[in-house]
Amino acid sequence: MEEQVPSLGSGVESAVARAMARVLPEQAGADPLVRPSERADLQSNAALAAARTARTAPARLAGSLAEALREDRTAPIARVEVAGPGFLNVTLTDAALWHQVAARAADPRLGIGTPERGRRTVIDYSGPNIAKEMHVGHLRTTIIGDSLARILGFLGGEVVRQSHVGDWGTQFGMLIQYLDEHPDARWHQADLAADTDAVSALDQLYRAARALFEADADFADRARRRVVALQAGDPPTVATWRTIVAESETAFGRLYDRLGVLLTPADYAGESTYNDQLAGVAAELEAAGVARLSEGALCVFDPAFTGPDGAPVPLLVRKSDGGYGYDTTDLATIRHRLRDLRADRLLYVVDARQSLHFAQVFAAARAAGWLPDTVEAVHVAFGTVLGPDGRPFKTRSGGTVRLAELLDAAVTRARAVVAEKNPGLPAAELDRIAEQAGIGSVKYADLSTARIKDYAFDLDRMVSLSGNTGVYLQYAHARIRSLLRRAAEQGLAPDPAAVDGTVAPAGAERRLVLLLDRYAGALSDTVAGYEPHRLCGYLYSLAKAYTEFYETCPVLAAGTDAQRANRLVLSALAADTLRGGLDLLGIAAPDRL
RNA sequence: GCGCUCGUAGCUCAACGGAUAGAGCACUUGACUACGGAUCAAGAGGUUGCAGGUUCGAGUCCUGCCGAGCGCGCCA
Repeated sequence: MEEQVPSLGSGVESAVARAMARVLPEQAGADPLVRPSERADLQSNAALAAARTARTAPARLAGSLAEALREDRTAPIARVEVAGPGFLNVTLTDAALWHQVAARAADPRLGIGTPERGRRTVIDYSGPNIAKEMHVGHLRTTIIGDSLARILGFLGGEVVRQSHVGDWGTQFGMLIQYLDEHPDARWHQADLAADTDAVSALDQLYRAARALFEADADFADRARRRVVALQAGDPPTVATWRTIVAESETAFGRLYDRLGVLLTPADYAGESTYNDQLAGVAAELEAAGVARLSEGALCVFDPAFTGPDGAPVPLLVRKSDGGYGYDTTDLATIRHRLRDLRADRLLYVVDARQSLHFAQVFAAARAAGWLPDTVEAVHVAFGTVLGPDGRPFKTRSGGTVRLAELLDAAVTRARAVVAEKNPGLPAAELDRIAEQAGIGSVKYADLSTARIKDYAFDLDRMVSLSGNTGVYLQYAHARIRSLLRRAAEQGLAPDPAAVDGTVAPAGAERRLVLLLDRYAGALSDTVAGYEPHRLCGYLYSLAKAYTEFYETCPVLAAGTDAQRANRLVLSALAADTLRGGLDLLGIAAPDRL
């Protein structure tokens, strides 16, 4: 049943390639350079590119290619014209256009193939800190990483999610000691009210512990001893630590559920899971001659990375006190993901400010031989979320903005917008829609700008009903569902088998078909640069193209039965593509809004 | 000092090296007995920071400037 439907673009590519092979055999392997066109269904720029090496005038070569294409009976081409300096403007046959619509609509995957099949990608994202509330700084890694994981998985790839949870460090000695001395403190989820959670309680207790640590030297001593006990595996200390971790992970899970993020406890691979590998990592690097001792610390010096004094900046594999920092744990993740998880590709969805760190870590891992040239390791870097003042987003008092309250604010705003426009909604449905629209707004706003850039968090723009927003896409989808419901009331259902290839599509209809056929291309563009905003841009143009179609092409009141049958299938395919695309962004597509 | 990233319409942002640089917001004008007007159409708005270079063709690639942000030994 599931069947890949090659795009019309790829069909034209092969046709141009065949034409090239006939007209210019020595450049048979050249890129056909087939692109969407404003002046035709598709265009090929192959003649322009090939003319120089062929020592031919581009227009002349284009003419020869056009002639060859006209003789190609297997190509889905109705007309080829040479334009400008040598562009090939291609018009497709109506039958080919409708065939794509019917074939995609008939397939549960909309004819999208599985180009990622056989490739295993380990993707590192989210990575919240145990006993600390998730804040705005976790928003982008969580949302971008989850979307990439969904897309790679949909394209047939094997995806291993890894959340590098901050579950280890000296701060836990402080917290555990404080909890031990304050047995009355309530932080287990079972002891808390439903509207709060363990991680929120633990975060507050940690702040209290920190304050005490700085004010009370005796407590500080006891806290330090507790760190040693934790590292030594002291059973009661470890038991408390485990409970803290478990309670925190449960709380993260609740937030992930709300956000529509796929991470599960099985995906948590915290820093502590690498503890017993760190000495081995250091030893291997030293034995391989990649790392050497400097001022008591084991370091990797790479002349490619220099500091203010012009000397190489070290990667700290082992600190002079014998401890290990995040340089080492990140090196350990690479070794583990290659050796044990057998990754074919590594993605680290981490703040752009860590770019030097990852460049160093990747270089060291390559030098150590852990990371072969055949395996791509990518720092999927993203910019900072800014506040209205253009500075990193903080609360008015300068504190971090909790993710939960950010989402609450968006949902509240979305509820007001929906309630105003649709006053008749029952309260329960309003709640559900406000949640989906509000969460979707935040996620879409984050995903829809180029990830490397900073962006300003602006709720008013995010929940806007027009423009490139999540709500607009949700609305476009809901309106098509509404149309299909109305059709169903009249006993009309979209039937791909009933699509009539002899119907001449109207202009807006034709543009919509062509765009729908580019879905796979949009996904591969998105994966090529690990840039979800490309998928967003595609879906936005699709929503606009459907609206234009909707305005000018009556569906239920179409001129002929054949036209109506075709438009019903076209509408269903547009709705399914919007919903599928939104799902790959991790955004809900409700049937009503 | 060195390195990374960014600079596109008044604002927020797009644009696999392709033709006349596109959207949204805001602004102007027009269209509602309407398959959801929560919409659409049209108009106006640009020396793509500056200067060179590569190319048949540059917002895109290269070099140098200018401006902004970020980063650069034992925090993560």
